[in-house]
Amino acid sequence: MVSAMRNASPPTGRTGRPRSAAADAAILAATRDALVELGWSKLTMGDVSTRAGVAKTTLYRRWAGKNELVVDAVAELFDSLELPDRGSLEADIEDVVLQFAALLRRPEARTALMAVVAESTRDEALRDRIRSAIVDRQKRLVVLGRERAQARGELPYEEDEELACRTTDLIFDVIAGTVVHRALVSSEPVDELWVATFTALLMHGLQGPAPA
Amino acid sequence: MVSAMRNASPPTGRTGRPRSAAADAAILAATRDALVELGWSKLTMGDVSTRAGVAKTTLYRRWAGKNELVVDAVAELFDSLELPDRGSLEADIEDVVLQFAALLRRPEARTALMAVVAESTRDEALRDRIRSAIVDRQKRLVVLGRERAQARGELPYEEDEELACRTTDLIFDVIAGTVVHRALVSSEPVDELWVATFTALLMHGLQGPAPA
DNA sequence: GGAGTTACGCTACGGCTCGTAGCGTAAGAG
DNA sequence: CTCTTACGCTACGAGCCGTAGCGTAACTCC
Repeated sequence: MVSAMRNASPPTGRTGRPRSAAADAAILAATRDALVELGWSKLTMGDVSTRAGVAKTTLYRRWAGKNELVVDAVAELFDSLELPDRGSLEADIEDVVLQFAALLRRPEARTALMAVVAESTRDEALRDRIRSAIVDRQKRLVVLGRERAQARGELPYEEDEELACRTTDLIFDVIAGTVVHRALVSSEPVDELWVATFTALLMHGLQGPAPA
Repeated sequence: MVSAMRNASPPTGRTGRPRSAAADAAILAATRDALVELGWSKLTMGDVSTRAGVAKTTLYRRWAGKNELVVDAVAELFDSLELPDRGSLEADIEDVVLQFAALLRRPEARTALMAVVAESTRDEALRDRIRSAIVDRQKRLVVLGRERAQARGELPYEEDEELACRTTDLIFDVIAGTVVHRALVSSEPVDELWVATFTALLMHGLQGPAPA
């Protein structure tokens, strides 16, 4: 869960009436519902508060605005991504790509992810929030998959710490970026045939020698 | 230029006062300026009309709304992408990736591209507009690069028409998607070192045998 | 040169959303 | 029981939206 990265301010004081956790859940769920029905541009704070059965002021007490609210609402969706050990690097990649594609088929995820990234181009704080709430969460899967592949002997161990880190970042961007682009920009289906083709290309790329 | 895909309706009749081409240019330029200064969410039609020195009603006579206007305003930026023949497939790829990265460093391109894609997830017409105005324009470069590589003997000629088309689409999504993801989601620099590493990975991937 | 047609600028408008302020009440901590 | 904080509700000025209506400007065809 995401409760570690709180939205605004339970200042650290512990006296007084505590914030309603139920309200938090209701708001985030209502936000996702509203995203499905209205999309990003037509989603309003007032509408969300009505759906959640909370006062509009309560929303503003916890989130600075639409951007922050939606990031948190969507971040939870990425918790569902997992990396079951399917025995080979190729199978692991195909599995996680298909999971990611399924996630991007959900309208609230499609809409919100792109919209929030768009806003983050002008908002440093939002960028950080996306990194910790979404990017890092996905990147863990890449790290895990890589370790497994190394344990299996499919990929070489990398001495240089910093180079290994760059490689991980590269693979992550290739996988996530390609799938997102295919699904949302090109608007083409991410089906099993495509995934197999893409994975094959990626596998050959990874077999190649380490670059300078 | 983009004049082929007109915005709204010069119905086909030829009598009466013609639309001001200067106004068109001024509006699109003003839109880009406003995107740089305000970003997507704070950009308003009224503000654009003021900057362009036209009446707000003129904007609505030509574009249905913010989405359509911004697509056209940004599409022009993609005209600058070219594919000079640098002698090898690897060099060609590196060149176009660096160009694309430079384009994505422009704030109006960063912001608008993602925002428009986000809106397009709920708008079929907008999706088509993006495909014809932006996607197809980039994909031509991939087709051209592939043909050159085949002429050089770097890539095999593909008998199957349909498979060749799928491969082209895949390469396009890998290149564009990865670069966009690196630049906008991961928020890491697309520098020459990274481009070289990425290109090396892609080259090895392309050397592999054609998939089933 | 006049008639017909279309684009433009300007003004004004109802409707909606925003984000905040103020108040009285509810819910835990000590 | 008191203190502190969260909550619900109402009301508000401000800003933007998208459209309608009008008079004027530009261009074509007769």
